[in-house]
Amino acid sequence: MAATSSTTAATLTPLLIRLLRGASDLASVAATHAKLLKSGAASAVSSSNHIIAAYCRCGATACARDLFDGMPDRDVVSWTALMSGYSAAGRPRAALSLLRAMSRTRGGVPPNAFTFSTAVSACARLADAGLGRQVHARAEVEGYARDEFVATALVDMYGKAGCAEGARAVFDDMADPARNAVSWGSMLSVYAQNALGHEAVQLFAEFRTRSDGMSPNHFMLSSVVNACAGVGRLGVGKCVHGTVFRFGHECNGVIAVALVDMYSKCGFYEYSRKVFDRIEQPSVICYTSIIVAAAKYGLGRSALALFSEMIDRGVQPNSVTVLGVMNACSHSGLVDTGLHLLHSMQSKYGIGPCASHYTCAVDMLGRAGRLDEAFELANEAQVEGRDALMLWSSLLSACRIHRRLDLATRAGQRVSEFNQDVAGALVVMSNAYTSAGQTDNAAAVWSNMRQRGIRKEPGCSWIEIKDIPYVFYAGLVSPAGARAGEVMMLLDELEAKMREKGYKGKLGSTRVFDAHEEDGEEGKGVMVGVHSEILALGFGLLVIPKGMTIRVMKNLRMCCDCHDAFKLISGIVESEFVVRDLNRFHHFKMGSCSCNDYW
DNA sequence: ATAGGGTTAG
Repeated sequence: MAATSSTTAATLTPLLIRLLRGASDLASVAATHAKLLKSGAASAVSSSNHIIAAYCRCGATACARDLFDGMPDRDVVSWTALMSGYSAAGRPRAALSLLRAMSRTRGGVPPNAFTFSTAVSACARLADAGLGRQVHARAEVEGYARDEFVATALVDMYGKAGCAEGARAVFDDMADPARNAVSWGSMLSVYAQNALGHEAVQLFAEFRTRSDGMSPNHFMLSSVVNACAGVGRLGVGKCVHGTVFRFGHECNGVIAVALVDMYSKCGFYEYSRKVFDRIEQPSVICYTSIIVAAAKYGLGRSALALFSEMIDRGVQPNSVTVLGVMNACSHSGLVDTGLHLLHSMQSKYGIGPCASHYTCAVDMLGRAGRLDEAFELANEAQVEGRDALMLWSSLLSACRIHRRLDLATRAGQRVSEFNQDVAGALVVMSNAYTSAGQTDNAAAVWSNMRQRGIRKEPGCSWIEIKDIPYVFYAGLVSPAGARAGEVMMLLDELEAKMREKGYKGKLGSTRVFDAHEEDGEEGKGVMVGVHSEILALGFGLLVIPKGMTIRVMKNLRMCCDCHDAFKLISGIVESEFVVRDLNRFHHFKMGSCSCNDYW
């Protein structure tokens, strides 16, 4: 009897294990688990490990845990498989407590490289560099920190936690044989994710010269293309597009999306369109990225046409797609179309509006000056937490633009209730007071910010000349070779000509500001030089041949004063300017802008 | 049996 049973188990086990590997649903894993128990083979540690892994693969971590808890003996695989299951199921903290538990258990199992890379990736999910550093230290002590998998996971973890230098330190510490395609790709994506495009481009160049014979794969290429999108460096982006082509990756869906996105963020919607038109079966994400591109360029009608084309082709939109279309409406003044979409998205496409859709709609009404409706919607919308903060901040900006101090105070009140570091909103509030002549109140906002130690991200603009980016900060004409004196002289001349056309502001360095977005340093009164985009434009006018379009990138939203100034200057010097700000593109030509002042 | 990288938004 015993002999029969063990023979059965021996012949049956490999078959059942194979069944487990292929199983993707809980029912079949549980059924196979039952058969293994019946055959008597389930008691072996390795069989149990297979079952744990299978349960985890279909998300049944509770079943995996029950089995794990009942095991008389566990090895490192049992622990690691369960850890990985928790992490994948979105419970990274539970995964990390297993790491602590495994060393405390009697006859404890020491972690191996698999365990550490799993633990590190759990920290990455939490985007917690503090926890990550602790695990890193333990891996270092146990001698696993330079394992290629552990080190690559560490690069990713530091990057996701926003610490690109930490990631780079690990990467630099890796021995050359350990540095493989994945680790290069991870490092590149860290730069892309942290908006360090210049560093990514530099690292990619290093890869091309150093790793002889290794071709870039689609992971690396999409990261580099993304990084180019982030800094708007068309020159490099085109170059990488060439590389994509040479290595035969132009058909990869993810890269195509990255290219569409890159060209649109560099201000070349036509190129985006060309890449998009070559995609045979565009996915939702492809459609979404081209719709978002059209939105950024204020091409609301094109966005709507693309949306209906996609619906006709049977491609199901998702929440982001609808948001993109609404954004396009918002940037083109198609307010009622956008509102209709908000109200019909649930019934037509089965997508319930979430916080971002409400924020977009409120913003859209606000831009159009329909502030009372905007307030009504903002009060009705079921939005909480950080999302609500964004919603009320955008409404506050709209109140400031339309010079409705009464409503601005109400929105400002809601914003301040969150009691968070909302530098942007506070500056807008202060500007609203200044515009209304209430300089005391404006100054009070500033001193309150100073007391609480709130600082705003400094505004900067940059311009690419012969593949070299020149970066400008407000009030500082500093980039090497930027010819500060000449720029200021040119701006003075321009200002004089603008005055003839009725301009009342000031461009020059003696300008006393109405507490602007970028002058975070000084207190009341606020004496600052010039906004960074004006400096970049001045420099561009000096060095770029007349008749060529000047392209300026900016890390914040353009303010209305600079927007007015750019319009006027485009008429005076008879040149075209393209400004990419945080949200969208502005194409200035003959005294007006493509955004028709919707932005 | 357990481990590492890329896509759409603001």
